[in-house]
Amino acid sequence: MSTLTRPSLIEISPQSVRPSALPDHVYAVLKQQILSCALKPDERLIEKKLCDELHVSRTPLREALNRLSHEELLSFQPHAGYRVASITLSRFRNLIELRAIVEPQAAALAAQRATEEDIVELRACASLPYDPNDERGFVDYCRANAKFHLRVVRTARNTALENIVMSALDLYQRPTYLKIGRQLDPKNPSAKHLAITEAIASHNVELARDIMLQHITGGGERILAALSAAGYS
Amino acid sequence: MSTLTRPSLIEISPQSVRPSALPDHVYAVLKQQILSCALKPDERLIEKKLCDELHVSRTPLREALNRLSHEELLSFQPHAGYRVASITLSRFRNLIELRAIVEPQAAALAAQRATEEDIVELRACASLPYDPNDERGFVDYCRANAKFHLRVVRTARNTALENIVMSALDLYQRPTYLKIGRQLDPKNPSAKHLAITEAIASHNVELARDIMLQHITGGGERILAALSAAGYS
DNA sequence: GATCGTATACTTGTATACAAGTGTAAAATA
DNA sequence: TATTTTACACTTGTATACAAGTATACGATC
Repeated sequence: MSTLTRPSLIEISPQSVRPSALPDHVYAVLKQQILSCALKPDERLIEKKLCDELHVSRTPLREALNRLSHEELLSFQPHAGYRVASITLSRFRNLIELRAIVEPQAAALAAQRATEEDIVELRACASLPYDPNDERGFVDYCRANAKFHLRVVRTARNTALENIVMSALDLYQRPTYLKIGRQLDPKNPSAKHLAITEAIASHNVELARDIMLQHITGGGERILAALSAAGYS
Repeated sequence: MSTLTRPSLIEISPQSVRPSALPDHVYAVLKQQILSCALKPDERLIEKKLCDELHVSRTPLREALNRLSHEELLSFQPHAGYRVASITLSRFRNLIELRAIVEPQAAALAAQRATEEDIVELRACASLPYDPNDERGFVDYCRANAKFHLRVVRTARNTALENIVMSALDLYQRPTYLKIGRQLDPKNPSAKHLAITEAIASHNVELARDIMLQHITGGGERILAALSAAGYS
């Protein structure tokens, strides 16, 4: 095959990906397309077609597909191939429940373990660019939001926890791109993040946990309501 | 290749595995060998060798390796291949922390959602076969233990949660096979399980959560102490 | 004797050919 | 016309050949 130049992708999730190789490239491109709904939920993926589009053979492609299905971004049936994971209310309910369990505790640990550097970086990504009228703006807002949540769990210093939250946040992105659930926190959307940051900065464990829980369940209810209104079951 | 008859493996974790195919078979065999330390921590895996042993070609083998590394049972470096994941104190600390976050909350949800059938099945697997002198017995004991924990989280009716606990429990198995950390709860080892079961049966949310937390941190400290004593860092 | 460079064997990375299974559309029958 | 059957195109599953990269051992040099 031709030695493909790799378009420098905007980092999808700040996962320390292993030195680039074809499967990584394919993985990154497909993940991006799935999360942004360029590949639509339930869409069937034909290996040959993807190979042609991405200029790789089936071997690295299949490795990427395999990984994506493990992260539940794709569903798989033997001899019937891969489909883009469907969006269902119950899966989102599960996801929100998971986040509501993990992230408040991660915030609590973060409040115990935050260094000066953590606090500086948290403050830097706590306030979000907010322009509800701008299409592009909302997507950016959501990415920045995910970045903050990731930075919090990173402060908890537990990679197992980090991976779980990372994966959950990824799965959370798709409704945004379908223009579903774009209602923000009625108050200033950065307020909660700033409050969480300051709770962590002052090592107030209980407070960090409480605000995070409130933040996630609040946002979760808005998404569930929006999905429900959009006809998802 | 020859149409290999698949030795009916003892179910490793009651994951609803997709209809059998070569990669699934290879995955199951390797996972079993890793968890039981038949493949030792840090051991390098040579694809060709595994192919010969398992009578499959590299394609399905590599798919299995890929999955296993995604579950952190293997580590991977490009062009340098796969190694069995090493056992380190810090990884176990992370794992215990994770379990201490997720499982108590799962127990709480279980207490809210348990049906009659759940309670019957929980009672059935709460009391464990216990014979500390028997080599084989201890391994069985640990499997039965994992099965109970899995049954609890299954009662929480959240597959995302279930997958996380399943994966964590798998990673927990190896010290046992290395004869590390075989100290049991000083009291009757089934006592905690029975207490958790009855808390769930009586839908006592707080109690279920509290006992589970106590149970996990207790067991966790014993494992960490044992690993530390065995020289792991 | 120690260290560096190089050649070679070995391992992994990728592409592709072929086998096996699935779904669909056309044709035959009720 | 509706339904079943059958054949064919298509897709995925597996094996394997070849390319590219890595590590080790051997020899040359200091």
